[in-house]
Amino acid sequence: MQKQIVDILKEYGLKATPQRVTILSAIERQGHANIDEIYKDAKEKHSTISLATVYKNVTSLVAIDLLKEVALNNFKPKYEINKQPHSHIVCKKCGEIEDISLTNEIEFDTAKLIEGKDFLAEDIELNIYGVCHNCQNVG
Amino acid sequence: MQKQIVDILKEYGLKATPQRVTILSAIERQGHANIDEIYKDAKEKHSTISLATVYKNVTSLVAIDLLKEVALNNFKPKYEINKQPHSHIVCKKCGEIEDISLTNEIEFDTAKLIEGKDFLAEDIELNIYGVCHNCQNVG
DNA sequence: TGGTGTTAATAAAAATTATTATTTAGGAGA
DNA sequence: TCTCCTAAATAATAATTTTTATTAACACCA
Repeated sequence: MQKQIVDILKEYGLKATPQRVTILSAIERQGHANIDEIYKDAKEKHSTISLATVYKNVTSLVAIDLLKEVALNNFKPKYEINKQPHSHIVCKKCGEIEDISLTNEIEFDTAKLIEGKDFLAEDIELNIYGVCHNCQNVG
Repeated sequence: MQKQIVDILKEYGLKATPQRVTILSAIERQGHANIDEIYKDAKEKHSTISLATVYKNVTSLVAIDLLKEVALNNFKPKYEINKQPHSHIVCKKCGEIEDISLTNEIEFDTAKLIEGKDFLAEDIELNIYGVCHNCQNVG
């Protein structure tokens, strides 16, 4: 896994710097994290890392598809390791995200939606917003 | 229509100021617009309107569900008049959004996704990202 | 050793929110 | 309908937050 990442970075002319690896593993550990959360986490491992470095790296890692941006209503965008297409369950209260698989049915139904349109579909983004277990029991 | 909006505003203790009405009709005219687009449009009708007023009103109109925020990857959030649940076709190049209906099948399939989870689902957000007709022909 | 890319530390720019004095919408009462 | 009144809204800043650009020093590899 670590090996693969280094190879992908190399393929795109990006060096596997400690900062970069720290950022990636911070995101992997958290699952989904926004810039601040990545920065805070990375800073513990690498106290001198700068916020601008986090921004710059996240941007370039998204550009080479190692990371994926997750735009959210009312929350700052989060980032996740780019893996299989999947959907998200998002808590409106705390912003927690849980991954959930995308079924074939949904992909099929979605394809039907754009039938007849001259639109070149590339990604499906399905987010289910609501209230998570924890937040239901809080208030 | 105009009448309904005024009533809804009143219900929430918001005055039907010219600025507010201008903002709403700018969004209605554009279909989907971000803060800058709303501001630019509104400024033509109402040259002294301030950007802060746009921010403030958009926020409060979202709060009373007259508007809905549409979070987007790589673009600033846009706002739309809150109507029937529907999905979006989003062009990755130009950011244009087209509304498209949400089918019963998709709602059904989505419900199945969260079966068994202690999650109180409220909204489905389905965005299909790709390249629109115009941008396919540009480059 | 020279070149390329990266970084931290800034600085700068862009986006958003807060403050405040003034203006206004809309209801109450004549 | 026509004032008057008041809470709410506004424009104009100012301040803050978020994001991006610049730069000089550093590390790595050919």
